[in-house]
Amino acid sequence: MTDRSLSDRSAIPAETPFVAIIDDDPSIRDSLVSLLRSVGLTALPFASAQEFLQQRLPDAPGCLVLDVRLPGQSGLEFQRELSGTDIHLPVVFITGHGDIPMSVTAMKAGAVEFLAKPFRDQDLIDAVHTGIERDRDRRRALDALCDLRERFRSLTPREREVMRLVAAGQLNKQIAAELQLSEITVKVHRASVMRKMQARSLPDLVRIADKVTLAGDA
Amino acid sequence: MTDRSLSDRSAIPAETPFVAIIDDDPSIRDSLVSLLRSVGLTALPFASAQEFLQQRLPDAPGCLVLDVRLPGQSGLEFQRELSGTDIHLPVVFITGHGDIPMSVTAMKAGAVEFLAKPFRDQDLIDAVHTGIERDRDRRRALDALCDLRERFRSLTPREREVMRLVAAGQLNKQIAAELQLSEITVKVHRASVMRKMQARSLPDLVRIADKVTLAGDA
DNA sequence: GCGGGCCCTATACCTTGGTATATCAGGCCA
DNA sequence: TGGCCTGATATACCAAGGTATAGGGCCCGC
Repeated sequence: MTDRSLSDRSAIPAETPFVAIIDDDPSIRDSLVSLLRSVGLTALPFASAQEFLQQRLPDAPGCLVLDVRLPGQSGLEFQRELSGTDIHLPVVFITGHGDIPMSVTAMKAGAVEFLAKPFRDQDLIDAVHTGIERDRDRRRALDALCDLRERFRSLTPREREVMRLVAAGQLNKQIAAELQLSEITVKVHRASVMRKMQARSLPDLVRIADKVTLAGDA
Repeated sequence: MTDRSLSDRSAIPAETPFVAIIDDDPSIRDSLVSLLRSVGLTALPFASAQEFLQQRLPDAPGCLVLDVRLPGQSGLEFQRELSGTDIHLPVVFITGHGDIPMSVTAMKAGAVEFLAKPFRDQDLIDAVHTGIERDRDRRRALDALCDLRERFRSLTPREREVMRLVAAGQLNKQIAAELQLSEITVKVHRASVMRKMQARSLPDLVRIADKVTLAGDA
């Protein structure tokens, strides 16, 4: 437990996971909050989707507990709407008046769980933990990708072009021909690419290039 | 339409998709079969999971329509059991007595759809087409991977070792040291690897190596 | 026993890649 | 206008990769 210095980035904000709860019934909100707090989780209650969207979320792994029936808009619609934003919290649905098509729609859209009331407390807790774990993995992958993308952004346009062609397996002389450059210039750019991308070998660079360019969305 | 010679492999068996149906009710089986045949699909009816397992399935993209309630064993159990075999057909559930937890379990296990009776014919047809499309993609990916694996199998043990280290980014002289060889021997093996794996460049080989070794299961 | 595949090695030669140093031109901003 | 970054280029040298040819040892199956 003395490895605090290993990773300052993750050590400073402590990465305390949180659970956002959206339900218009105050008594249900309260009971969910106390249930989740009783197992040591940070619970953030909201009465509506709008209220949730106005709040700034912690920069930590989290999970969203969502009532299917919300004022104004259904929880399923809100789930779909969220996927168009940069909020990618795993969703656990709870509902008092659900049916099979609803649950199937929710699960198809990637929900972690769909619980019909009454449900066992432990089932919700398990689902929330699963969601948090899923978000933790997603954030880890995204972090690694962001590092790479930041390095990629630091490349000049020429360097990016050269990197693309190197990763495609072209020889320096072919790259020079394609970009109308001398071979020596290609070598210079290539060296810069290796340095800036922190690639220790060509296979290393190839894998980095594939990660950066294949994962265009996220 | 004159590209018949482009891909003999896929041209010969015609790749006609099929739909396997497991339901113990003969009248339901019959109506499902005629529904699916009416839209041009090959339907294969079975009265039980056992009967299905005894039948040799076509080497084509397919889909499985499964009643949740089966004699002996539930459809959900059978779905889980199938995932332990080499049968990876997408599953569309139908049921007369389903509930939300069942549908959630099915969807978590990767089901394409979960339809409660009565359902619209078109919903089933849509689900089956989705399943077939999913299976087609899976088979395509598997085909490509099998090609690579066959080539990899044709490598001698030494060549495999060299390939691993080359893909890891080691220099020939480092590989030689690690395997207690002379550098020239490494070059010979390396050339064999490139030839046998049909890699046209080092980046090409790196990607092949990653596909072959990362996809250990399937 | 003998061919053949696998493994290892060597010599020789050529191509490709990598690095260092230096120069020059254009654009941008204090 | 002078400094700085980017881009392009050159010379020179060295390291690494690739190919061709040739040969030896080992083991297995015919």
